[in-house]
Amino acid sequence: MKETPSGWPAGLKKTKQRQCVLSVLEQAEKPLSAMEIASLIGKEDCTIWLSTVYRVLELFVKENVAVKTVLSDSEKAFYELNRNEHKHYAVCLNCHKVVKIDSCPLKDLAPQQIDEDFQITGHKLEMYGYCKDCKEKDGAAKEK
Amino acid sequence: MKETPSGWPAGLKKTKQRQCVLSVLEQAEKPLSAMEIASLIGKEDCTIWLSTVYRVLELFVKENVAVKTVLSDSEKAFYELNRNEHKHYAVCLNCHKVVKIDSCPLKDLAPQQIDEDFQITGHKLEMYGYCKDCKEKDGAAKEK
DNA sequence: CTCGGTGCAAACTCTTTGCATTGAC
DNA sequence: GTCAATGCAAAGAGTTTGCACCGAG
Repeated sequence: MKETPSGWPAGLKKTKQRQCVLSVLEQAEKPLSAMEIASLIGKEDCTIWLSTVYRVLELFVKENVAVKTVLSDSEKAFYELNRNEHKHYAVCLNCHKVVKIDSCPLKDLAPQQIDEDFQITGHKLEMYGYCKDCKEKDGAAKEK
Repeated sequence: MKETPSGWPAGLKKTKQRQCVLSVLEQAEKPLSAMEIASLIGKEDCTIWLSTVYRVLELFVKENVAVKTVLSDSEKAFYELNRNEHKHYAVCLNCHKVVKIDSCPLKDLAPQQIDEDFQITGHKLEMYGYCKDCKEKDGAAKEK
């Protein structure tokens, strides 16, 4: 992600809407859906149409400013800032909470070894299980 | 997955549509979308409505007969038979081909070690990169 | 001034739901 | 015969597209 000295991604026209999206992503502590982004922006001074959010996000992803994730839990996409961290998520099977995992169990792995016929450039790992809260409540409500 | 001696999942009413879905899943070499399943069935003797496919698949997933996967590439869901194998997929970033990976780089890992506050029960790993064909053609058409 | 970005509406895809009929047991 | 499963229609969520107007450079 190339940035101008001012912190704005290079080569992108600076509009109010784009600044809003970027600002929301910067403040986010978890991946956000397009709709969440739009409503968070709505709370600020600026309004934005959902289609614009999608267009801005598409641009950000193409420019490597943001990263798109689809958690297997639901079919909708989540977006977060590309902080160039290598990290993964754990998803609670009960309450669908998303927990960040900082260490990557694959970090020592030379990815290219996995398959001769396939050149691996990246990976995505999701863990499933039960978060602290749901673990304590145990099996309750698993049948939602 | 509990089965009757005849190979039919126990406790499920045996209808033509369900047998068709199961048959298609058994013959599949890759995860199929609901629509693919429906059209494959259409080629056989039996017709099935898309909503029925979804209902059958939902049932199969609940009964652990099938497994639902959402590849990050697209937002739609794919289904495959639960063969109780532990495997992952590699997705080609160019042609979106899905390649099965038999070895799991996490197999030696004790999953519970990852986070004290989160009880891991499973994981999903997706690899990204370029398949043999697209690797040879190199960067061409990456800008699709 | 120019051309890309945005507001807005409408279309589109995938999935779910409601209800009457059908068919498995 | 009973009740769950299915056909069918229609709704719903998330996302994309088309077009005219607006505003950043």
